[in-house]
Amino acid sequence: MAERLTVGVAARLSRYLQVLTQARKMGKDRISSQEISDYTNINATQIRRDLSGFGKFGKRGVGYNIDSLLGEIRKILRTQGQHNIALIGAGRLGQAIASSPIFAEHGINIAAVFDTDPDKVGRSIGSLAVTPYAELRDTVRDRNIIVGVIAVPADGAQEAADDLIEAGVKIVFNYSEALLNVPGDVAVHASNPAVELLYALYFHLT
Amino acid sequence: MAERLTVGVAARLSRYLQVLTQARKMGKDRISSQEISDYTNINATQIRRDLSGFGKFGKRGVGYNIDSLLGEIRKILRTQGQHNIALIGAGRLGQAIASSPIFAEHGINIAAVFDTDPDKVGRSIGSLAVTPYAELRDTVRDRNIIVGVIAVPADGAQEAADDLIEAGVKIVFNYSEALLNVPGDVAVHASNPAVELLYALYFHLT
DNA sequence: TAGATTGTTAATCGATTAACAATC
DNA sequence: TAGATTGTTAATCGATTAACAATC
Repeated sequence: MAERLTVGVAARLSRYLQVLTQARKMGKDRISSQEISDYTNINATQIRRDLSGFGKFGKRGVGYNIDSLLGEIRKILRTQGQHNIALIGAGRLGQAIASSPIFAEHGINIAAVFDTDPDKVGRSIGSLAVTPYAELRDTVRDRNIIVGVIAVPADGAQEAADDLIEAGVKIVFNYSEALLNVPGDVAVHASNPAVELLYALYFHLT
Repeated sequence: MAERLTVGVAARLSRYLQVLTQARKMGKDRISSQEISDYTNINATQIRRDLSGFGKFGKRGVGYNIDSLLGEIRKILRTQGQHNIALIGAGRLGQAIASSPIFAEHGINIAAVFDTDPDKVGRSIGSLAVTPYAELRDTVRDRNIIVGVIAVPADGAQEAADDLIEAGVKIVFNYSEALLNVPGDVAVHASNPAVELLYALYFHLT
């Protein structure tokens, strides 16, 4: 299995990672494919199939050891190290992101938070001081950051994306509702709760 | 096409809705499948195929009229009305959600915001006053709310979910990192930016 | 042993894509 | 007309699922 994972497999593996991380926090040692299925709505056979492509990680009649499976999946996803990311915007959403354990839990380190508002610069959010937006380019370059999270209002999102990309960022998470124009070698991830909701409602209503 | 949409089609149609809404805000009248593809990373042929299953909405050589396509997709997804949702948690994340146009833009109305913190109760966020958590059950029942958005810390998330479900909620959006145990007839949607990031990094690194 | 759960097979279905005629 | 873009076909590939032997 030296080949590149398909998009679907990689997406599912990262979801298993999330479930395993939380299950461990809840004090569990082992977990079955059925339990992972209950939490992810991914079919249990599919889960066993995804995993068995890389090795025999489970014990029949018992399930999977959480710690060891976490290690295996991290190896497959090559995501064992620490990753530095930049956060743009120190408003309510930026503060919520910076103070959430959700990134740290997965080895992702918010290396810098930027804002254009002079009132916000210097204040600390999470364990970081807000850096002036003007220093974005140098900081991103110096710290070799390739991921930027955009948590600014829609009308500033494209500019933030342009500046991040100019500084070398290759992966952008867009939390504004704006559509971003980016070069072909940059990946944009956007999550829109309203869109997901419309889709959930469809299945509820039919 | 009276059949229920597959999960994939419904998910993609809601993403087209998002792109069309934003494109219209940017002043555009028409859009091609290729443009939608650029914004969504969904293959242009797939987009045309998804749409042509329901009718001939486009004009060859021209593209799709944005307003009319918006209407058609809303019809297909049966999501033309207003939907009331409840927001649990008036912290930074709750405030960010309540003050974002992201829900209103798609006809989704935040009907109530709840918090257990007496300091937060009564304060207004967005255009709403924060309601005491104790009134959750009655409010959700009275207003016939079937969607709840959980924006509380992980240690309160399960309790919030239990209370919402007891009051009749069938769709839960979980913005905490906790795993939720819910009955089989309740749909949980969780979005974890860290998980998406691990997955994005994999494709960047390989 | 008895019960549980994995790993794997086989069959089916939907997603994806390239290619291109139709036509605006 | 000439260029652009849809709608559709056909072929391929991955996802999904049920079923069950293997085995802890």
